[in-house]
Amino acid sequence: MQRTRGRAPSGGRAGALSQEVIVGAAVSLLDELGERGLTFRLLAKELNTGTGALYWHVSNKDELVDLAADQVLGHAFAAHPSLEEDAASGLRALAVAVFDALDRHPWAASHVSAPPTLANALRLLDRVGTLVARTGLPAERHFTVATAISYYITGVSAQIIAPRPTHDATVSREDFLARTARRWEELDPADYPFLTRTTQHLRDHADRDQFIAGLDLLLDGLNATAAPRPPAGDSNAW
Amino acid sequence: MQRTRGRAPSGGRAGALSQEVIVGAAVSLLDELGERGLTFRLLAKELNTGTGALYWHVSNKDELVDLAADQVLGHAFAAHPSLEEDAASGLRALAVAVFDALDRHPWAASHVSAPPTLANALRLLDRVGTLVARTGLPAERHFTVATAISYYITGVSAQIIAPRPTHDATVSREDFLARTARRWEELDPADYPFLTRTTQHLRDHADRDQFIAGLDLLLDGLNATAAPRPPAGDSNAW
DNA sequence: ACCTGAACACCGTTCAAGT
DNA sequence: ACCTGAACACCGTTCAAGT
Repeated sequence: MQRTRGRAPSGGRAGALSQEVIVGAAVSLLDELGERGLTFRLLAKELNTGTGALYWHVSNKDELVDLAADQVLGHAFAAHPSLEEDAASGLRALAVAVFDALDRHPWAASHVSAPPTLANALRLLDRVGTLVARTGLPAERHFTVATAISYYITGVSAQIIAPRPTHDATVSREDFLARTARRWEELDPADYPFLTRTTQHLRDHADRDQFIAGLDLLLDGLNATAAPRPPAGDSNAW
Repeated sequence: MQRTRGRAPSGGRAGALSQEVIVGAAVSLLDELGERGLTFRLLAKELNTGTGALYWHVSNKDELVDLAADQVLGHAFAAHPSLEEDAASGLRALAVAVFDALDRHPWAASHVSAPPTLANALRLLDRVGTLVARTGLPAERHFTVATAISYYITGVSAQIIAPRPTHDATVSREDFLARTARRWEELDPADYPFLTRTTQHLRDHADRDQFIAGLDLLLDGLNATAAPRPPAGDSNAW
């Protein structure tokens, strides 16, 4: 359960074990084989050690996978240097960078949980908060709004990206959508009036665009409420 | 992998196995022991059968847990008869009913995935869509908006509700939040300028309210865009 | 302080056999 | 058609022993 923080004190041999090395190797295995495929035995072999050695640096498999997911989340910041001017476009860019990072490592999406405790999940909320703070919003709303946005980013990404047939990469995402659309068509219109009417939309519906559309809705909401709010209680009228 | 649809043909003994009975028992075990605690051996003993019998009705543990989660999602509709008039308040009520249902069965939240394929997940999207259709929104936007809202509902719920220490129910949610707040206080303000400034908000932050606040933001966004949209491209200005 | 690897206590899943 | 239960092929995790 101990962690090796920072570099090893002395030179040590090149392949010296550390939490970072282990997590990095775990990410590769996770990418290749999925969560089920990642095994302490396999990981140990990959790193030329025994399984026991891994437990010196990581408390258990849950922690290992969480750390791996947080490392993946970190990729988003590399891609997105954060120096946008405009708050709205900065938030959009950040959100999309996170979506894309998770999309490249589908197993990771469901392991980012809230409120954040690991380094990069914290960083995400912090950046979102910093951008929100540049807005015209009153300071008391910053936290709530920042949280809502960052939960949307990770939560909806996870929904969309979550590995389908838990292990079976033979079915492409498009096949999956097409098959789902076909199933929707067979539903009873009495039970599912909306879906049976709308199944066409699922076919030419791109996940990533859907993610962005929802995000824009959220940001529009922000925009709308940035102006002084109506008396609480009679929120939405339509 | 075969399923028993509907009731058994003849009377049969009271405890006759069926997919529904199995899934129901799985929900109880899941509630008590969490996902790790649910075991085919244990479930079989609970139902007075052998493990092999279970596999006649359910293809594997993944399917079993997915079905159990969908059953939990179904609770939300029982609590929410759907006959609201106003689209906005109907959506709010539906969303909160889903959140509360998942909150009572935390293991379920992360197993509702998108796009929906199981009965109650489909029902959720359908109801959301039906409510959205009552709005002033142009018909081409119904699908996208309905999807955004229902992904928000299940995705953000999952984020917030996801079982913390995967198995350890000894730590209450409040303890967890308090502990997290304390950890945020110790962060380096240089790395996390927003969070270290705002840690107080986490302490008195109620998950459920947070969920609703984000939802309202989304609905406000809807409201704002229900009016004719500005020329595409210059969406948010602030 | 860190690594080794055998051993323990499980699990999901399959399958030949029954009714 | 549906159920039984032993058996297979794993796993995560621990721990006494080493360096």
